[in-house]
Amino acid sequence: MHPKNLENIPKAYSPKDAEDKWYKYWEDHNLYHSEIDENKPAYTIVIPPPNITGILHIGHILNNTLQDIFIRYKRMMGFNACWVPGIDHASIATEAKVVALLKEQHITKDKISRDDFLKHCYAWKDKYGGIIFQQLRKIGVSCDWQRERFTMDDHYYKKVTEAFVKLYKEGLIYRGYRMVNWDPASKSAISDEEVFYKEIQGKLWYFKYPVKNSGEFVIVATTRPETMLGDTGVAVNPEDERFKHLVGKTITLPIVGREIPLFADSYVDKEFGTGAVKVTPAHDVNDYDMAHRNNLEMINIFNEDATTNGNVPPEFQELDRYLVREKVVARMEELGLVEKIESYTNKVGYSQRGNVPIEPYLSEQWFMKMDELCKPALQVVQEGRVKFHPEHWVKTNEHWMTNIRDWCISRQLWWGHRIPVWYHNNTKEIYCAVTPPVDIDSPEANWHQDDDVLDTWASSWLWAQDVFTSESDQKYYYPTDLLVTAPDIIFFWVARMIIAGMHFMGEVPFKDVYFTSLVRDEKGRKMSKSLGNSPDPLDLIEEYGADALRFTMTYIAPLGQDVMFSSEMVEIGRNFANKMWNAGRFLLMNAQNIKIDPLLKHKHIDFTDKWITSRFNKTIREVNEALDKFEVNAASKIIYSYVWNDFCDWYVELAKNRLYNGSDEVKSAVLSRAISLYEDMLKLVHPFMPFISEEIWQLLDERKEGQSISICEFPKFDASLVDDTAEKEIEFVQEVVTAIRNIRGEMNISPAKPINVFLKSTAVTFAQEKYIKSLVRIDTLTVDEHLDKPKACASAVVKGCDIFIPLAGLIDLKVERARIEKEIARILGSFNSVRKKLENESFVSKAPAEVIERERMKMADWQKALEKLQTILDDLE
RNA sequence: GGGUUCUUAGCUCAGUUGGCUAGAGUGUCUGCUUGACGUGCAGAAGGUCAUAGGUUCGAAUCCUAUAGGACCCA
Repeated sequence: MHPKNLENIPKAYSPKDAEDKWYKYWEDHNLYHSEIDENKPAYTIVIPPPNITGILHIGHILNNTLQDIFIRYKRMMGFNACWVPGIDHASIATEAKVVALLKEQHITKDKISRDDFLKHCYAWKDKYGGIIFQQLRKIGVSCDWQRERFTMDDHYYKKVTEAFVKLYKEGLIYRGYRMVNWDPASKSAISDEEVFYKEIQGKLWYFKYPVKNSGEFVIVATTRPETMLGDTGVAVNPEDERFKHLVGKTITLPIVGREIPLFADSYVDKEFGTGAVKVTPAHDVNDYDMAHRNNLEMINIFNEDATTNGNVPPEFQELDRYLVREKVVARMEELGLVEKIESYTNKVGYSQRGNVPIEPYLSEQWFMKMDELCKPALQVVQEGRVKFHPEHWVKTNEHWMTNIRDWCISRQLWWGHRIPVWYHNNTKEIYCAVTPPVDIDSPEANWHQDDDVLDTWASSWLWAQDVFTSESDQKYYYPTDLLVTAPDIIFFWVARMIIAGMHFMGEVPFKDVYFTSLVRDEKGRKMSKSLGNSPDPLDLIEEYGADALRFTMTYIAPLGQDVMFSSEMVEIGRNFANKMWNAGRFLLMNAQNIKIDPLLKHKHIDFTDKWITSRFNKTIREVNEALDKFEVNAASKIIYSYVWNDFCDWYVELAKNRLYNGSDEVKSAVLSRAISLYEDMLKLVHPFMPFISEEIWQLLDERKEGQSISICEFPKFDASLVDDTAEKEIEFVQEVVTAIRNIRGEMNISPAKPINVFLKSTAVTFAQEKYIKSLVRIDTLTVDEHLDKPKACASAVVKGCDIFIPLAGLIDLKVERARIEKEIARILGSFNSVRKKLENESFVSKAPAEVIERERMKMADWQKALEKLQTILDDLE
């Protein structure tokens, strides 16, 4: 090993140069490209494809860091790791952006051809689609960029079409005139999942509807007065005594003059409003169902943009729905038919994309039958063939899968996978196939294709299976191993990918799903663009470094819980990176003067070496266990603690003794071993902090071009290196050292002032003495089992060993007495609680023997310590 | 309204099947130009584990209720 010759290693780690340099190096050497290798097991992750309209936010950092950790870890573990990146065409979102862009140029969709519009979309994709991947490179993702996919690639497009055709032929896709969620902004249907509900401070209007030939009125309450223009009935609950005499009568709809029935339906809630509800079958889901049960007419009163159409009286036509609302209310007031108006909070469905209230709307759409498709998909999750982490999402999935309605998959848009259905112009015959009907008896001119495209999720549900473009790839890499995603797309994507996997492949799409934490700001609010509370990850990388950001995210984000994030938290990662950097700096600086000799690595071993090796091996085991359980957060804490506490705080400090005082050979052995341990530690850290680990690893030795820590073997746990004896020996040293430091601190003795220390003990080894001396500034250290307590000294008791520090002239008896009393009180508290336990007969008779034994040992130890401390205290009087 | 989940130190969080004196980081206080690191080192203070019951020899951990928060679905 020949550490590089370094003139000046900077005191602080500077991420900027290292990050760009090593990312380029990894890409140039194509280190993360995967090809089929039958001698190696595959470990596969498909990236949740970002939208081509997407920009990098803090959630992406967490999500992609987690994926990168697993893919790097498995790669180092010897798997053929393959992380497939890609991007989603995001039909509705992209189309909205392109429409807006064209609007600036005063172009509307109806002025240009479908092909021209698609050209604009592709131009958008070329311009913006790659940005997010450039940004992701900044955090070090080890994706296989040669496998980058797009949901509109020819191969993928064909697969989406094939899936549609197959389902159509199986009778699982049908066309129907149904009530759908209509987005008036994009003028398209959307699925149930694309609707979100907002609480709106609105009003409840009470209208008087006259009952024909009776002089009576029925009062109906509504939150949407404008829809009364489409009313075709009034409903009451059949049990409602107040209206029994009116059921079957006719109502003359005010303004419109239409005669509509008053009927009974058990759907109506007697308690809501007046107990009578107006029924608008074409514009309300519940009314639609009631209309079916009661054979009501359905009158559609809206155009596609939610302006009124010709089915309403002329003066109300072609107006926006909210303007109509005002006009209807005004007219009703003129007619004296408004009973009262109350303020009312209700939940209004909004389009996730357009962010406008959706309109329940009758239209001809394509639907997918979900019942049968869900069954196997639900089963594999219930059985654990797909495991969710955290597990509780299984229930959420179950609830959705068992309450699902048919999926509206057609969208009245141009950007996306066009529905592979052709209609014959004359016969109206339907032709569904992957290719147009040119080669059947009718010439092409007689057919026209369905204008609509598919819901984006009806393409991305094939992601896990069809990013692999050859059969052999698909066979080798599918099913994939892990999916990492935010829980908000569990229905949109995760559940549907499982459905698709089971239906088309007969196999689960992935074995494990990791649902990431939701990142919130320091006030607990969701990070969002509109609140402006989401820091730009690129700024954070610029300020703190990518590794710092990555590490901080995993350090603070536990599995299954939201995480509070603020920019200052990235200091955790930055400081940690700097700590590692400086430990490396220390070793490299010593290597300028001390010869590194790998042959000496196993010579001159003492208990400190055995201890750190033991600790390191246990750390490997703990990290393996944590990652196997997807507890990334725990793994990062284990690593943090090993690096900082064990390696830096104690091991490096212990090593200094021999590094400064040993013979040349001892120095050489100690440093060679330390650097080797440090290198192994870097490998442990690499999946979490790829850049800094690579940077230092490359400095530790002359590396060949193309070598990288990222393709080294991950350290392996070796049970034979676990050494409990050495750990106990170090523990004793640590406790003695801490006790002495404590006395120094509490007695306000300058660390520079040398002191003398007496240890009354039988079992302190010479080596332990040596290290104790070097870790606290001690002039003389006297160890003797028959020691008399010196006069005027500070004392402590550790593991049955008395520590005396004579402090003639320095000691304040009052302070010392307070110290000892505090210590007695602390131990006495514990002692008493254990004593009570042991005096309790039912504890002694019912608790397991080893628990009782442990308690007895504890009590004996504390009793001894208490006696000693009491003697010390008495001496002080 | 239904479901899921959470409440532990000033703050952010650990605490695996109930059993060592409930831990860490950060903040606070004290001291430190100790030959890697002040993005640091050493030491200290700080918790009736949301509340009330229950199960148990034993509860932060299991059960029930209450209060408060978050998310999802309707």
